[in-house]
Order: sequence, then structure tokens, then C-alpha cells
Amino acid sequence: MQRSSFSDMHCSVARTLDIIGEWWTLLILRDVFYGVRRFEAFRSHLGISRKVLTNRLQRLTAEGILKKVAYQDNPLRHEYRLTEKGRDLFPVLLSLMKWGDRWQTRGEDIPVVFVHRDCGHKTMPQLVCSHCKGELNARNMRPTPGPGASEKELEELRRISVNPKLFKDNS
Amino acid sequence: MQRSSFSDMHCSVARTLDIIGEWWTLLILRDVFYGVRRFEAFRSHLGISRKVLTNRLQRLTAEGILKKVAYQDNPLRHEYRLTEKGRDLFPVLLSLMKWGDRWQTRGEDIPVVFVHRDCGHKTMPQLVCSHCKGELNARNMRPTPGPGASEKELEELRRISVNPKLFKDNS
DNA sequence: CTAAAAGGTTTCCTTAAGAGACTTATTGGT
DNA sequence: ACCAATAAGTCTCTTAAGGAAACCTTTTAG
Repeated sequence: MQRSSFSDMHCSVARTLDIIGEWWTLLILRDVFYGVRRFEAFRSHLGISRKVLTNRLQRLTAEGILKKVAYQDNPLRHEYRLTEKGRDLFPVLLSLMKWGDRWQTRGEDIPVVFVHRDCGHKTMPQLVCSHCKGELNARNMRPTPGPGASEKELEELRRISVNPKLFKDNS
Repeated sequence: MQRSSFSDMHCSVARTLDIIGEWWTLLILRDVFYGVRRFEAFRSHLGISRKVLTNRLQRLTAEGILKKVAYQDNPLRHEYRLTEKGRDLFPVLLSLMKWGDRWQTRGEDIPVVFVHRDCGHKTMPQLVCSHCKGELNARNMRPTPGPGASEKELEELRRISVNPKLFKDNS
């Protein structure tokens, strides 16, 4: 199916999706966060084909998101654990879950709720500004060129965008 | 390639990914958040094939994430805009971008920075607890069964999980 | 009268995903 | 000693999704 790679794009979203945007990958990671570690456990729980599971676990390991740890010799068996890089994907899964809880339950109740250990309460993840702690949403955020922005790409975006004022750097 | 559907899974992450987890979809949405609205603009900016772009825009419209709005008659032309449901996906993109900014820049500088209009400062999105406003991460959150949890599925997860204490409901 | 722009549709080819059989090493049961 | 089961894959075959490029329709511009 010769899928195009996003990894050469000059964009953190694209580069992230190039790794974890493949079919099944985020569901595998969800299961890891739930405590699933072993090949057969992933396979039976997800109903994924062995070939694809092998492929995805190899990719995630190669990218340093999971690491293989032996849990027995003879025969040698490994389990897959999250690295720090992998654990740092937790907010991505929480965001996906929060959206699904709001928009995709089809009238059913929410299957999973998280408890925040530090305060002991059931929690809803909230996205807030690192500076003022106010809520962040699509309406109160404005993209601006970062230090690594390329002038050529900015020009292109301004040209095709409906609002050319976006991406003006008036910091 | 007869891809399996995640939509019947009893999980908000799976149901969300069934819609927006397809190849290209989140990059299209990223472009919409940047102000891109039109077919040819998506096509040239992303380098996506027309067939796939048509398919994705139709799906996103059918799911109520984008809506088609006419911007001229004669010939009739539409642009694609976010609905509230679509705007609510912003945290997903922010989470992906934050992870990429940390782990996938390969030594380069960050291409895009967001300004929080409400306080006027450059901001990093932070995920906090709705109750105590403390930071949320993979280490200080514990999944528990929600009101819509199925006992059968919980039992299965406990069986295959490395830590059977997870998903005990001690709220 | 021709070209270009916008938003697709159609065709052909390649390749990823799904299903399921097979492999290897070891243990447990009879 | 023999059979089945478990764990973690590998291999083969088929189907359908993605990529490339040509084609279509309507209208305006030169």
C-alpha cells in the first residue's frame, strides 16, 4: 500500500504520528498503560493479527517507547515495558479518551475512570496554560512561529490559509 | 487490506481512533486548526492523494467533526470548517505536538509555539487534575472501572495484566 | 479559443493488514 | 514415552487501502 512517511515533515505532530499513528499502535500502548505486557496478552485482548503485532512491537521498541525485558530463561521470554519516552505518551491517550467519553459513548456510560493518586479523587484531565493556569482550547490559542520555524513554510501556510494573520510573529 | 474496525470496542480510546486514527486524518485536522479550509489547499500543503483526501473529508464530515460551508455559487464551492466536536479535538493535537517537541525534534528547534490569548503569553499545555489542579502523568493515575464498565471485560483484563490490583474499584 | 482553477472521480499498481497454518522450546499430564 | 498446552513468533495467501496520474465539469481570465 506504499504508505507515505510523515517523518520528514517539519512538524512535531507529523513526526509523532509517523511513529504512533499507525493502525493498532495506540491501542497497544493503551493496553500497556493498563498493565498488559506480553505478546499473547496483547494478541488475545486486542484481536490483532500476530504479524501486525510483531511489527508494531518492533517499531515501538526501536523508537525507544517500549523496552524488552526478560522475565524468564529457558525458554527465553520477554515482556514489553514503557520507557520514560513511552510513559510520556500518557497525555495523548488521556486526550483521546476524554474526547471519546464526551462524543462517542452513544448514550452508554463511561467504561474507565482515572483516580489521581496524589489527591485520591476521580479526575478529568484538564489542559491548562503553563503560565496562567487558565484553560486552553481551540478558541483561545494562537499558533506563532517557533525558533525552528522556516520562513518558506510559513509563507506557504499564510498563502493557503483562510486567515493570513495567523503565524505572524508578534510576540 | 481489510482493516479491522475499532468502533465496536467498549473503550473510548478505541472508538476515537476508529474515526481519527486513520492515516492522514490528524494531519488534515492540524491544517484546519492552522486555518486551512479548502480541498486544493490541503492537497498541495500535505501532498496527500486526491482520492484519500476526498475519503477523509467525507468521513470527518459524516462524523460531524467538519462541516461543509459554501463560500461561492457558480460554480458551487465549499470549504471545510470545524464543528464544536471538531474543535474539541484540539487537546489531542496539542498533546501530540508536545510529545513531538520533546522527543522528535532531532536537535532542531521547535517549529510552532502557541500563545494563550487570555494571558498573552507563550504557553506549554499542561495536563492537570480537575479536582486538585496537580499534574497528571502515567505514574500518579490509576484506572478504575467507570459506571459503564463490564464485569466480563474487567475480569479478562485482570487475568492478563501484570498487576491484577489495577481495575479494582475501591472508590 | 485556449488555459487555468477548484473540487472532485476513475483507473491501475503496490503493499499493508487479516486469517490461519506452521515452528521451536519447554513443561505438565497420563 | 506420548500428547497437549503455552509463549512468542514466522510464513503464506488473499483482500483492500494508499499513491500516482489521467480525466471530468463548471466558470472565469486572457
